[in-house]
Amino acid sequence: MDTPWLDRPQLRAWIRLRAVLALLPGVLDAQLRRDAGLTEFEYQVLATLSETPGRTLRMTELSRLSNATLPRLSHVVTRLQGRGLVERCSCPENRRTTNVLLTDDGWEKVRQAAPGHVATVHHHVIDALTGEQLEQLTAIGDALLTRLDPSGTMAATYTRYDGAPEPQAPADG
Amino acid sequence: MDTPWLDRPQLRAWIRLRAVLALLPGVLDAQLRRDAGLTEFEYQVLATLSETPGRTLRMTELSRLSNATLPRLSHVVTRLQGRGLVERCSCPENRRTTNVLLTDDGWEKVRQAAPGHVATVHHHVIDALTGEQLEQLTAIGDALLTRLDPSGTMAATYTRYDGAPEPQAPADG
DNA sequence: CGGGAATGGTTGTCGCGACAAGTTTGCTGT
DNA sequence: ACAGCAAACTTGTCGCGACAACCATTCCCG
Repeated sequence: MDTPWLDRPQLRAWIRLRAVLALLPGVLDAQLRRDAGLTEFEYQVLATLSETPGRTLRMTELSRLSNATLPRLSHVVTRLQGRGLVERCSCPENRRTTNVLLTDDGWEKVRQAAPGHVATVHHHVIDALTGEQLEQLTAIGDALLTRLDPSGTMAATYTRYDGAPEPQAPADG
Repeated sequence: MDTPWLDRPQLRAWIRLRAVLALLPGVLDAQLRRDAGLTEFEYQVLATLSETPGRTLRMTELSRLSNATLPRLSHVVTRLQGRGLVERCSCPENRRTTNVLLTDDGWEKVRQAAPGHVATVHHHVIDALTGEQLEQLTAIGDALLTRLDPSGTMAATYTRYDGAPEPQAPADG
């Protein structure tokens, strides 16, 4: 294959994106682990459940909404279950699906963890950008996700807050 | 603290960024692991060395350039050394520093791995964006990194290709 | 209604990364 | 000149995530 190297503008953008990719997850994870004893992914699982009517989701659906593979989610749910934050309850009408339910303790946990996490996101992402840049980032994200998730398997995930009015539930989405 | 929740535009941008954060590393890693038997981070270490005159860097400097902590780099260098791709050579004038040298095998490895990796970056990032979006992404990256790396410890990393003409070395930067 | 195929989850193993010591070398002050 | 501290790495331990293999259930279809 003829290899098209990156020219300067491309390189400049890519280097920055790679740095953000390397640094941001660590920052988010550290804050949550320190203040709430949760992984960013664990938080996302709990938060997603907290935003769902009935606080319940099937494993597959939950894995889509949290950008995770099924094995990964299964392990995490096992751990969260051990801590009493979620429960597995197999649904009767389809016996191969597993429903995950956010317990009251889990709800309380995410309620306590949310402010600090949202503040971190605000400080490290939102407040760093202008309103215009936020829109640009949204468009760029859409473009990238078209390539990263061409089948649109997880498309429902990141379009769920398009249109419609203001949010009401806690967590961050 | 009064918790400022995310409004819709902020939420939309954040959800997309989070999805990219979750998906992109896996894609890059999978391609490199499959085609070259390298982690994205291992590749970055080798590539960084390959772009350096003398193919040698101190551990600390290398860790900065690859957005990694020193322990992490140390472990990875140990592994790469075991595979004969780099060598540790303690420099005589300052005996607490360790220099890392890219071996010929390592050079060959990165030379073989580069095209596939660059192609992946092209397909999943560069080609997905317009030239204007690329510039926007650069600016956004700068803004975010100001918060993620306020001390500017790693600032030299992502400004090293600003200004000046075209690149000549392989790898991707 | 019986035998694949496909769907939905779980479990096991392995390797990497984070964090927290520990170690050696160089610097600094008095 | 020596005490103490900082810099530069290394090492050890632990937990999470990727991947593959596996099991159960349901669908499909002649």
